[in-house]
Amino acid sequence: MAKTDKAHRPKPRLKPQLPRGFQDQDTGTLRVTGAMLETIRAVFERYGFDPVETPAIEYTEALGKFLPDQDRPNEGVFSFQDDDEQWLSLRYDLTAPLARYVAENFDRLPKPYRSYRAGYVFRNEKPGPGRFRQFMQFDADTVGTASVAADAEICMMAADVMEELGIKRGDYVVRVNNRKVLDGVMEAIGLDGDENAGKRLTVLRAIDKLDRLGADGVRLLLGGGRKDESGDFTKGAGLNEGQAEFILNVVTFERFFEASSEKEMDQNSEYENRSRASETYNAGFAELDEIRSLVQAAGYGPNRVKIDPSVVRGLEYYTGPVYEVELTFETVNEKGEKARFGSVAGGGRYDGLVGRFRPDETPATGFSIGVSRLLAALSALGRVDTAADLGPVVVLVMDRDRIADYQTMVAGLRAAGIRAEMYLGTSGMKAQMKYADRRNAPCVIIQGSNEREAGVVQIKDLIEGARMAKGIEDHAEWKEARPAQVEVEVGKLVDTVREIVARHH
RNA sequence: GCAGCUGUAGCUCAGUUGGUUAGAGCGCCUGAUUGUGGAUCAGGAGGUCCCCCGUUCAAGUCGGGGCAGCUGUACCA
Repeated sequence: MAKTDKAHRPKPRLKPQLPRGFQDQDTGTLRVTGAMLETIRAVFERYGFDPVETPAIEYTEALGKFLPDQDRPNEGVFSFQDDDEQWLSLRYDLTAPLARYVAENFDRLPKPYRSYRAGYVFRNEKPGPGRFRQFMQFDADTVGTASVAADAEICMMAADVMEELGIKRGDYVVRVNNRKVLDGVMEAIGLDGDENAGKRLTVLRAIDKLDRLGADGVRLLLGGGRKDESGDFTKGAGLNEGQAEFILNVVTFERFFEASSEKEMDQNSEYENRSRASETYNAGFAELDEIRSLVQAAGYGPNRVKIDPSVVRGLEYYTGPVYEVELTFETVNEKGEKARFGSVAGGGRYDGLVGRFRPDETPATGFSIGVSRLLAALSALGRVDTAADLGPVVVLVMDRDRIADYQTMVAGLRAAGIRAEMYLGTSGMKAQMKYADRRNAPCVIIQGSNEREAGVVQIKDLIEGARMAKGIEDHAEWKEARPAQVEVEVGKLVDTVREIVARHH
């Protein structure tokens, strides 16, 4: 066969290839994720939330702002038209679909309505490290109450989740702010009114970058604009120096968020006094103060839940308290650079979202955990058990015409609750041993004609065998020694295997 | 979207001023070992040098255009 004859190359093969931004979930990831989801679920249940799921696809208009336009129907959101021409979209979060669900089933749900759900969401945007176009969120919401007790509770629940996942107190913090506070601050410097809506948005975006760019970077973005290292220029909000300074002082005002009560605030602070002129600010601050006293009464100090006026979160639908869970520890990535995980969960109050479907407003608050990011963080902390799970016990096929015997052994093991399988390939014994090794089998069962005539089986403990092999250099010796291999009567097979499995569990 | 950098084997990468049949390590497969996973040794498979056009006797190497990836930035429900 002239393999160099490129003119007669075999048919072009389909390239097995994942679309970019998507990922397969291998066995190890799924097992670890499953354990993590179970931990989160248990905490949510304990707080009284019930599981409810909605589908991955909704009518586009039910999801909110992203009505596809003619030119770019899939900007940000995966969308397509149903056969009745209606636009459908893959959900990009779990909150908007929940709002739809509550509105659609409003009359038969108890209010306040409390539920949780985990599911994949989809975003059609540029993927990056740790950012995918399909990822899982774990979400909990309280719908139908305006009480900030609901917000306070979610903050405490978020803290509980982190600790039950093995993240130490101090390695995370739930940061809480109130959109009304930021709105009030902007009012105080004359940024109220519809004509300033665009500026307010730019200001919020700038504040959101505080942890990444620092105060100086944000100052530039509040003013004329900022040029980054690549030379790319970002237009600023166009505030004057006094306005920019005012905002920066509020969002970085340590005493504001370190104070344990309103009374401890510095009432003579220029910024505080000027902000107090705004009713929105006062209302927002009062809510924050109430959240603060609620969580503190429950024993959650600022080392777990802390007020932080620089928290912004989403710009789209939050109306009151907003919160996010930040991981505060640093790790070193593969390249040896310092890396911080940042926000792994977030949420807030969205009083207008359900109301889009109903005549009245329905206040609601909730939050979502970014499951994959959190998993990456836990791995970095060494809080995930990365050891591969034990595979099935593998019964080797020594004589192809005795398959019924092997299948019987497998059935016996399975009946005893032991994961087991007969080798289903066609290769020889050596390959079967390799197979069992790669499956991480605790042991293999060997019965050739010799053993069958004697009414026995060989049981080889692969894990113990690998351990013993480390001391053996010579292959002939290694073969001869048959490390960790025992011969037992067929009747003792299940009991012996059970012992081996228990030993390695 | 914008900017910078990078595209050579499954993976990580070499590849000289342009020069014959494009290499290494790891991984994979086979054998030494007819019934034993490791280690060792020997052998093997695997390439559209991202794509197209151009320059040249000659292009993985030079030029132009495209595409893809990475990083930063913008957007982020």
